[in-house]
Amino acid sequence: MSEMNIGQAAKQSGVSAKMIRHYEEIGLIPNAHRTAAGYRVYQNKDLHVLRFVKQARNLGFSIEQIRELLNLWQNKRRTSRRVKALAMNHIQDLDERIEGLQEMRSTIAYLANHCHGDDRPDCPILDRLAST
Amino acid sequence: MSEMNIGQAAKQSGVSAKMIRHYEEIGLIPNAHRTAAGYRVYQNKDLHVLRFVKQARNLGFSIEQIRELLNLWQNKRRTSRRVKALAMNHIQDLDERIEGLQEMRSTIAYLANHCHGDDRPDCPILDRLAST
DNA sequence: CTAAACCTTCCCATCGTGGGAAGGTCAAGG
DNA sequence: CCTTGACCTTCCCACGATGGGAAGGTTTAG
Repeated sequence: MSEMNIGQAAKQSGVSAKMIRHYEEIGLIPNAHRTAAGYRVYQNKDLHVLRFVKQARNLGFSIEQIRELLNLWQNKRRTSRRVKALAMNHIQDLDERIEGLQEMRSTIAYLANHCHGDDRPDCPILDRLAST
Repeated sequence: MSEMNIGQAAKQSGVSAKMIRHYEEIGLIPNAHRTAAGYRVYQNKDLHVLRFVKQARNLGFSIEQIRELLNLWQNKRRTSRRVKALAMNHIQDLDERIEGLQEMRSTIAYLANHCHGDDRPDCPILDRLAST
């Protein structure tokens, strides 16, 4: 079962057929081989690449970061320094996003906590949004 | 200074002129009055609406949620119950997003922690992405 | 009267993903 | 041999929220 169509490759990799085509189009992954009829054909090593991309997406890396990660992965003379730097960069991004969301969360939680949540119309949440 | 153009309204509200037009187009805010020449004109009460939207965006509410919040705000017969429910819903969303990001963060941090980050090519981060 | 600083609408881009149409291909079964 | 259904192809459109920029009209200060 080493040769398969895009549907099988999608199932085996967890990347939708739609996205596989998209990744190919933007040059994230190499152009797939084609049958005489124009069908894309995938082999095991293509699956490895697709799974790599999938894993990286699951960890929140952007397409551009994955592009670099793929390059590093395929470059035998890479330094782990560069990989780690990229990862630390991503951690930094995540930390900022997490902090932003947590700030929102705590503000809203505070306001909701002071909201009766009953039939009365008075509401500190609306008051806050309307303030200033 | 009660009548102003969109540029002033943008400055006073913190919402860009671009976004004010956009909010108007999607019906989030009412159509602005126009001068004979077609310029949008804003008054103080329009600024209040814009600031309300801005505050809500700052707290991460989606446009559709803000649409509801604006309705509730302008409805004297609202119940604080509905406002609070909407807010709790948003907190739930935020919690899920935060948790997702934190999972990513901790996985990457763990991997990076075990990565030498030196001249050698071996790297648990790449290994993990390539696994399965 | 001119130049700068506004304003208008319209289209395009982002980022990652999905939906769906119109049409070609392939394999199984009558 | 032909049909049917399950694939595949490309192409265009959509989301959500925002920004960029072009082409053209208006207003205001000098």
